[in-house]
Amino acid sequence: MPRRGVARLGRPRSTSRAELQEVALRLFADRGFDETSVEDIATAAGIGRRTFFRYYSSKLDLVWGDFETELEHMRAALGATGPEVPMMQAVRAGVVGFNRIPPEIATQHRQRLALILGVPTLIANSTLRFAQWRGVVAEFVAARTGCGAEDLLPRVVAHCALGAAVAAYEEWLQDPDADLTAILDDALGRLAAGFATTAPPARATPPPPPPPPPFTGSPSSAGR
Amino acid sequence: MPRRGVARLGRPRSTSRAELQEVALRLFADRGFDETSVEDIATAAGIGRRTFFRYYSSKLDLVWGDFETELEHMRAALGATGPEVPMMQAVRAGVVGFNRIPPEIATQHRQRLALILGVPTLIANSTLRFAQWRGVVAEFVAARTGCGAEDLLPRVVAHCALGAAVAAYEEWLQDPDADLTAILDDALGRLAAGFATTAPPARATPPPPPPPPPFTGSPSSAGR
DNA sequence: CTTCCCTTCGACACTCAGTGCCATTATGAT
DNA sequence: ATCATAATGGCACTGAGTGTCGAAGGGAAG
Repeated sequence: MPRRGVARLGRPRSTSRAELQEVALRLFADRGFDETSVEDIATAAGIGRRTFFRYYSSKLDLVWGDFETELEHMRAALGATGPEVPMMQAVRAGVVGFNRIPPEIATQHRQRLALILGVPTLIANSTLRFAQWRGVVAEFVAARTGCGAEDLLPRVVAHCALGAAVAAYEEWLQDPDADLTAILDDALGRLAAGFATTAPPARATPPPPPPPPPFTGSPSSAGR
Repeated sequence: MPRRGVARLGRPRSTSRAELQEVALRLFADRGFDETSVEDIATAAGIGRRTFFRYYSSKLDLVWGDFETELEHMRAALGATGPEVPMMQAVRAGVVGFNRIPPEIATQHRQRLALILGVPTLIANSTLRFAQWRGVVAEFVAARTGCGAEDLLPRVVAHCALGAAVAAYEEWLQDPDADLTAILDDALGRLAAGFATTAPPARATPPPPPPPPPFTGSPSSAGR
């Protein structure tokens, strides 16, 4: 398997996670996810099928890149929230901040999300990633409310925050010109209000924090 | 393939969806889901592997039974709610009612849910079923708020209602003596309140309606 | 330059899910 | 008895994912 660290010895790797992702996303865009076999990707990348699985443990993981690192950033952002911010507003700001993406990768991000939320196989798989995401939110809520992350309230909040975020993604995908930040803020604002009104609640996005590395889905090319 | 309707002609079917589910759940309980192959199930049921796939199109579907019929019942229950009930309280009551299960099948239901929410392969697959579930909720919310089911608000509410319900299931699974109805009502009540308080909101479960056929997950054995 | 060491590569074989094809079998109707 | 019908189950195939193992391609030591 490709090692991170500074590999000084042995045969050099013949490709990278980033390159494989690039090749694969192109194929997915052309023929579709299910119509592209791992064999196809490996051939297009000039490696053996077996070698592909040394870079990504499955065809599904290809689309997610280095999600866990992104999660760490959200955990840090939530943890840095001052206690004067109400819990649900902190969650709202954290999720919105997590999803602030640089305009230059917006197209690629859109394509990736369209796959994740549009291809049944990937929709299903996304649940497993989202469970980790929920874990981060639940931890924060647990810390705020003084209970365990395994208790009902943190898990309900996490589930609901995720639900609101996914609904926002879906909305964003429908409109090529939509502003993801605004939609997310709206959805999570309504959640915080208990869906009590039909009108959207006031925009309460706090001053844009120093944009933390957003979820770009880019694979860790460490050890390149 | 086995046909519903009254089959008068041809070779009789050699088993049923119900029987296969029973056999399979026993094997899953013994060895685990991933450790049980379709071959194993077919052999245990005394049929060929190929025939298994004529009863269930995948090993995953086995666990879900006739989910779509159950959904119809929830759709009907929501649709029958009077306009005087606030939207989120109607959702709350509808979801709680949907999950009212007869005590005699509680054990089986618990085993099924433990699989669905505990085995990664099934967790992932559950998302696709839950999407249908969300569709039912979104339709109701759309009708209530006078917008389309594809709009942001209905989808956010549906996602959040599902999130609260799943968190409640998880809580229920942790405690063998827990009362699913109470936990669900609590979780959805908190959602309706926007998670504004730490204390659980008042129990607002309406008088138990004539228990509509609950989600039992039992396969349609029609045409037996 | 040669040799050794280390790491990645890729071929092969295997399991298991899922699908198409088709001959076989069991039944009711004629 | 014969025929039409519908389910069965064997065979072969694709595609994902895994274990194994020899070969390839480098740096470093001699």
